[in-house]
Amino acid sequence: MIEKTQTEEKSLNFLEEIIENDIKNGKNGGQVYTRFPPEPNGYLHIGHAKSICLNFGLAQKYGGKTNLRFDDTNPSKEETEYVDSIREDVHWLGFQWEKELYASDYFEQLYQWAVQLIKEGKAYVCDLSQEEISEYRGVPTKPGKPSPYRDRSVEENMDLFERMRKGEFPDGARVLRAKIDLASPNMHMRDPIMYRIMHAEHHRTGNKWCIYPMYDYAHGESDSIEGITHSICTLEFEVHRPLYDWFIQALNIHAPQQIEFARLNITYTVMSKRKLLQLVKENHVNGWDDPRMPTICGLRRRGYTPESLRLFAEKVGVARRENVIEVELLEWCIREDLNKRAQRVMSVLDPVKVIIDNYPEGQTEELDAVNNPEDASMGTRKVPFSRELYIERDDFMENPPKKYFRLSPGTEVRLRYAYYITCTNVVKDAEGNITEIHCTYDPATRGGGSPDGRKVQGTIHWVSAQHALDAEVRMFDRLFSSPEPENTEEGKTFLDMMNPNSLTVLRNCKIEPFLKNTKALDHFQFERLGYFTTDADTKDGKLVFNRTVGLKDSWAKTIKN
RNA sequence: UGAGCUAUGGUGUAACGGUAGCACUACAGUUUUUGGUACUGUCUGUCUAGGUUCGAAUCCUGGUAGCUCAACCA
Repeated sequence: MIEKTQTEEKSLNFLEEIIENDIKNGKNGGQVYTRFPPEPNGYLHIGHAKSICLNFGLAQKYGGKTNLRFDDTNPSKEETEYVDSIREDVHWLGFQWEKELYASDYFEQLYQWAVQLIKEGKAYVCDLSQEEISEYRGVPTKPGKPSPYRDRSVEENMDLFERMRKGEFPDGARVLRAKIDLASPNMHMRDPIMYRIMHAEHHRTGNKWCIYPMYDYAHGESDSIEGITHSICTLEFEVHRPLYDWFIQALNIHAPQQIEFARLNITYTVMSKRKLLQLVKENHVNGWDDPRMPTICGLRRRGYTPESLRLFAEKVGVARRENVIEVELLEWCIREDLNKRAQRVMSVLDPVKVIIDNYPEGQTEELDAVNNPEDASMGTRKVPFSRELYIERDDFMENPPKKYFRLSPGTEVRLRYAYYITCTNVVKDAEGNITEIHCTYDPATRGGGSPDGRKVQGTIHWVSAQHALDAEVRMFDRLFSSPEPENTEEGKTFLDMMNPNSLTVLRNCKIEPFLKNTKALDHFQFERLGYFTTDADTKDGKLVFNRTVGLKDSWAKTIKN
């Protein structure tokens, strides 16, 4: 009997297609080995998260391995601090690397290979200045002309290169160049620089070296040494691929395949490392992990989970065309995750006092509240109730518009998990601000249901005034508010596009006593207000929360319509 | 006046010569102890002009638009 198999396979992205083809054809013995190769010159951001998920995800899917390799070939920019943060962020995202390696591990091997290329007449020492090299190289539309040092003898090249290594020459005096093609339409093939002299202390090799390999020379060889099969990088390296292949071929070593994909862009989000560094250095934000930053550590502190970031990476897909992902997708991903795991809790960010006149003074009772309506296994908790409560200031309106379902004079609403209450009176201060809302409650509605079956239109959250804890809540808006912060035309810099109200601190928030023992990075849904995450640092024992993301629809917006 | 890459709804991403689908967004509705969640529905799409073909988003040619490339950065 033949069974009809409904193969509901998810369609493959172009990377998976390439890899499956390679496996099918027995290339690399059917193995998949990838690498994530950051330069330790800054913190990782969400764009890197996409690359990490791609590299590790692909290897995982096809039973392969992934290395974490630090591309540390330029000591003037690199620091150990960055190495540590990168290691931590990749780990936090949920990935384990096969090996932790450094391009600097290969300096000696790279040097030997350079010697080999010199001996084969494929590389030469050039004494031209930086400006001269640039001039000799020509422009894309016109061929360059050969350096006068291009035809030095092997002996002279060897002598000079050895002396470069020994430190006999000052920075910039000479470089080692590959002898390729000055007429190539691809500028990267016009005798690219392989080594430059740089008397700088390297974060790992110290002062052992004063010549350092360039990216183009080091990267492919590093991939090759590690046995990488698929070297996945972003689109701007596409023009480097012929050079990548040239070195591999000239050296006749294992040939990884470089494949490029389009980097991630997100609306309203600055993704350039240079600009993020500027935001930090000029103190426009409070460090790399400021919750407004698109860095992985910033997102973590804001309350994003590894799962949500991995989901995002999956949802944005991968292709070779330029793209700008709407930030709404990122927000959907974290809501999707937090909705399942975050405990519901009642919290009042902008409190106004409610007094239940017919509730006995001094009486306290405990009511049952469910922790997560989506997940009964998360259980219930007790919420204390008393005569004086706080509710959200905007949950009361003296003169409500139509479709306002919450508290107003004469209307009855449900206090969630508690009682129906009806507003009878309002007390104001000299400026006309409401200071107390007086209500009566119906004792028969305990728990929030009415025996007579009458309905209330609204349900609002509350906390007991005498039991409530004080908390500080930080609300983060988008750092950039213009339609396209990357658009710096009309003389504007990206800093001009910054939203001055991107951080609001609410210091007078009241939260359920239940929240007393929260740990850093605990996630909660404050009913109707959004998702909040305990900040890593609490001040003076005071609870501090960061708002991760709001709920999908804002209440205010609905009222406006 | 060079080379390379890319073009599918508002945004992403599928369809690999044979019914243009999925997700996000937006809007509408059902359920609901918060207007959330869940579920249902609606709106929008193959850059353009030719060609090949019974049949083209897909193949070919021309155009147009966008991106990348002229660091001793990665």
